[in-house]
Amino acid sequence: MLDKTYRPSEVEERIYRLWEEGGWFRPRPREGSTPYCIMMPPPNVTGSLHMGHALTFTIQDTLIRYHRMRGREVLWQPGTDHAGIATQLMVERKLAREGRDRRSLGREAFLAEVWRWKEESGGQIARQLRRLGASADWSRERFTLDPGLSRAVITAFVRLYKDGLIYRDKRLVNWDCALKTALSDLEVQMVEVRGQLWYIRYPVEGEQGRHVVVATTRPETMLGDTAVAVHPEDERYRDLVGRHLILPLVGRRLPVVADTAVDPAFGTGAVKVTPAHDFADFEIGRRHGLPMVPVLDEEGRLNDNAPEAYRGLDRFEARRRIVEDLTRLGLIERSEPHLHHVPHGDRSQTPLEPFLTDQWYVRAEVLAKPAIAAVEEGRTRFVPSHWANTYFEWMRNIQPWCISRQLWWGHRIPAWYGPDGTVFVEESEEAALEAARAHYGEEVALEQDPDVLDTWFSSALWPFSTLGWPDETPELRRYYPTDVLVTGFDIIFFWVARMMMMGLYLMKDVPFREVYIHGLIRDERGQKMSKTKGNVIDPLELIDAYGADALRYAILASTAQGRDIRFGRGRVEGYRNFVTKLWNAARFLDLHGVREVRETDPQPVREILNRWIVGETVRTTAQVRRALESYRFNEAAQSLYRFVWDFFCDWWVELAKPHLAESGSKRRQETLRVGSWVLEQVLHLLHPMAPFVSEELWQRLYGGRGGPLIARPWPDPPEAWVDAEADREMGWLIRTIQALRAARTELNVPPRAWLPLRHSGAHPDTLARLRRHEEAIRRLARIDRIEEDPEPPRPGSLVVVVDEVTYSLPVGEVVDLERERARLLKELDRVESELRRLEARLANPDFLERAPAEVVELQRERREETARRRERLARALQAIG
RNA sequence: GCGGGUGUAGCUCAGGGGUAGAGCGCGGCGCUUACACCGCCGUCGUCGGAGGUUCGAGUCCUCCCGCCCGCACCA
Repeated sequence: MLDKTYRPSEVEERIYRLWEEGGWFRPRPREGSTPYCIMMPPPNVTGSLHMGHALTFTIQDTLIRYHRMRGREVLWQPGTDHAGIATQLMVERKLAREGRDRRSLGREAFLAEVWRWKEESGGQIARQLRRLGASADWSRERFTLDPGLSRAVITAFVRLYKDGLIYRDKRLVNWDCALKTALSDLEVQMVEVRGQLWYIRYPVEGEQGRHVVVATTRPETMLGDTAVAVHPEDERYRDLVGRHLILPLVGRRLPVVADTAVDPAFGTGAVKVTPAHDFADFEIGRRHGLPMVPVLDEEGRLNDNAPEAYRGLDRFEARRRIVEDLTRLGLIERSEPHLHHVPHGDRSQTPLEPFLTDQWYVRAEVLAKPAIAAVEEGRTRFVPSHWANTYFEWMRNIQPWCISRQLWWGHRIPAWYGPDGTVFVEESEEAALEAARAHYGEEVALEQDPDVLDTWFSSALWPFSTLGWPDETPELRRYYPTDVLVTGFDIIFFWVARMMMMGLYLMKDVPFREVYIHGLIRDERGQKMSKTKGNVIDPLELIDAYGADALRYAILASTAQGRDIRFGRGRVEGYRNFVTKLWNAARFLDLHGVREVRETDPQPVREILNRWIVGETVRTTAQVRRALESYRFNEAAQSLYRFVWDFFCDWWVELAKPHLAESGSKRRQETLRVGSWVLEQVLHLLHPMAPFVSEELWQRLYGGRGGPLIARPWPDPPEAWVDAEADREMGWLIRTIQALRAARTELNVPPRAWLPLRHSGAHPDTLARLRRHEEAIRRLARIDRIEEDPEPPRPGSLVVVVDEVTYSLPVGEVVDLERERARLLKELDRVESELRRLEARLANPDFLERAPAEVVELQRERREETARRRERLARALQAIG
């Protein structure tokens, strides 16, 4: 016997073990089966489950379970990411707490620390994913720093290098002074900052008293100025082009150059040019052959190129001092507050410096071309499709991708330098030595590049590195390209675009055929969840409180395409209630002996009630399937919810009660058999979305017949089981009962009172229905007897019109006559305005002429119906006086 | 500035040419042998605004307004 409520905490772990130990998460090749593969976006190895994970993995698991049941050979490839910067920072912080630091430890010992940390906390996210119910193939779990995946990284790097798609270059990069590493463009966040714009006088050489005023937000960089630029058409400065200014505080001679990049309307129209510390200036410097004078070091302090007074100062301190000094010299003309965007590191949250260094780059502009074409040609499809625009926008303006990082945690770049700096890029040190020997004609010592690769470089290979690439494994052949990638829009550039580029280049095919982009989980007020705001909801806490199924269902039911999700625990509670409701419907059937039912087919079925619910089940099955196949998770969740609660529980169960109370009748047998079948179907449809409770009920009520639910075939009942006649009749019955109940409640008839029901005007068919469903109407509308009575309703009666029938419930003094009159008048009013609308429409010759015939016919029928209804209401109103 | 999203019941949101919907909330009532994590009934709308297309527009088109999110700037 089932308990009164479902207790997830007592079920989930056991059920999960049943699946995992049964090997049901592994792909099961069958004769003629086609693979279905999703690559799990690898969470950070040291991460823990947050709502964003809960969203993305619930969606993925739902797809995986659905397709597994559809008979596909399913692989959900799990794993974790080494998350270079994030993980290294975490360990450095831990060391700092222990009074240690990375540099004094040395590279090797530090890496050992990180690995230890990874071993300790690395399994957490996988354990938490299990609690969510994720049916990934854990036997194939991968980590981006595994030997196999590392080999893939090296192979990819060397191949791209030898093909000329990776190169080393000295140019400006976004430099993070706090982390002391280069970053890619994507790791840069523009932050709006209230700054200051200073107008500084640069004296003109050889012309006492004349100066050019330049405006800058960064006075400290002036120490690295090597020119002043003006627009070639700018009359104010035309005579100065080619002459020189004297850089204050430094005394350097600065040529005045003409460059169209200068906007004469901004500031003074004259720009100081610091090629070593500004991207735009770098370009100007290149065009005019200007020297580059870096004045900052890797930590953002002024270096020896600066005048002695400023050396060693932090860049912000230097700014203050320089402004002070210039003010004292009378060289600040004025300054004003200035709102502008300043690049910040997305990890360190500190302002970045454009910094001149040697770094490794990928020619993304070359790799992007086929990746753009693949989406244009539909070989990879975005869902919702408008995300393709975002993808195109970025890919068409893509910049070289800086892939080297001055970190220790990650894949070390397979490049070795000879004594003269010649670089040898090879898959191993041996191969590099070999190449060096060939180059130099003698044995030389090589030094490996100390840098590691951007984490996203290894992530970009994930769809094939996890399948064994560069080896030609059977898995690689079988599962690549994968079917769908599920992820958030924030990662389209970081990851999706790069997988496309690498997949197309190295595998000669797209990594996935579809990309489903979901929204972001926000809190109830629409705010992003963040630790600092303190508005994070912990999915594990929700699982503890309501069960994994309730959380999953709440997520899916809120996941409309292309929208962010406002999420609060109230929703989870609501779907917990739904799970309980289903549980109790199952319990009801259990009490009536559903476990004894052997038949698995609802046919043949005679009872109208049962014919109806079978048809509704078939319809729901189709709806859920269509919704899941088009990634409309909210629709799948909603139609099943409605079916279970409104159709199955509220009507079928209520109406089936007397059937099931009979002992040994054919009707009882049929009803139990149909109830059993419907529940079985529901459990199947529910399983991708709420796997635990569905499996638990399946195991307990159906003894897991035909194996666990996880591996059962998706239901596909024939369309022909939809029964139009049963639909009409049940529709009528439900309408009738609802109308009677509504009238009673509105007139405050006490629920305790059993009333007689008189009716007139019923067609013979309706009379038959009334006889067939007499018991139901009596019980559910609290009627003690039903009789035909051609007389008009008497005064003091409650009158209800359903279709052609006028019902009257003589309630005597129980009823408030005025109230009843008001109720009928209100309804009459509604009916009359509806009638006016219909008549207006049907009086329009254009409508009659141009609207499709069946639409016109429908409106005619509706008009007749409404007119009759008005008549009956008017008569009733008259009759009750 | 460029691109995209979004505006429908008190709240959160579905719907996408042919009778305005759900959940939650709110109000009332609790007769009922699965469930009070429940049942029954009710309340709630100029579908952001203005034009247009159409026999017919929440729905399609144009413009405008509000909110949100990317991308890109100018020192």
